[in-house]
Amino acid sequence: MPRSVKPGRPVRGSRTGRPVMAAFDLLGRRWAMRVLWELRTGPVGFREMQARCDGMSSSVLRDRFRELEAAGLIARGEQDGYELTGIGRSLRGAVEPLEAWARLWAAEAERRPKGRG
Amino acid sequence: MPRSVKPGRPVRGSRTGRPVMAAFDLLGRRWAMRVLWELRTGPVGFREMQARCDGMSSSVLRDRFRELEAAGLIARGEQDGYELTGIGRSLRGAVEPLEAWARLWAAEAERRPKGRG
DNA sequence: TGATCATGCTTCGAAAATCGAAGCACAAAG
DNA sequence: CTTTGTGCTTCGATTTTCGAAGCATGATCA
Repeated sequence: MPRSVKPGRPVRGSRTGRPVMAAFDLLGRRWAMRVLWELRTGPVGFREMQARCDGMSSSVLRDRFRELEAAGLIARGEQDGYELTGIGRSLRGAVEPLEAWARLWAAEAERRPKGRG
Repeated sequence: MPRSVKPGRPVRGSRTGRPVMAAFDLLGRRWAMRVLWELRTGPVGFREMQARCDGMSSSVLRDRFRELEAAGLIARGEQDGYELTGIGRSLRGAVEPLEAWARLWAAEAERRPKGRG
């Protein structure tokens, strides 16, 4: 498993510990944003998350769960699965503009289809 | 090199082609967000980008440049290096909330320092 | 001319991350 | 006892990333 990521200490790709660099490191790992995104509506269990993410590897899902938990973004739910923490939920608001942007990007790609294939 | 990513067609981890999934795929690759972030203030050349990203691998930088170019987010500058396209610049606005969130996360991690490695 | 320097790559073997099928321990239900 | 479902864990195979080295080109200097 890759080492844990927290703001304020060196991360992959930056020795400054600048918060946004830590975010880039943590969120720039395969499935990380996707997992958080799937938790936006409530707790999701291990196997269900795997299914939602098109059958992602269980070993990677375990790594992501642990990393995101160590980072304080998710926690084991009261009853079942994992859920977003307070700071994790606040990330939702930060990712929403990304969704809006993605739709814009899609529209732009429609208009400018060179290299489709 | 991984295959190119565009909204509206299947990507790693999703067959729906939903725009945000394509964004997760493209931006969830190592250095992708960082490279875009480094371009926020203007064009950056190959070797300078490598230096800014703490000496990232040249082969990966080449892949990221090509992928982001194929996705329409960056383009070769008039004079030098690569620069953000219109849609690429609009991504800046979508990433700014992420930066703000990262600062919040950092503050939260200060307050809740358990597991500080 | 030709030597030096910087840039934008390209190559390729090694290391790390990810995949994916299989299996394990446990609990609840039948 | 068997079955079903869950949350993992293991481990060999594949993919991605790393990183040092090299190459081609153009500008500058001698």
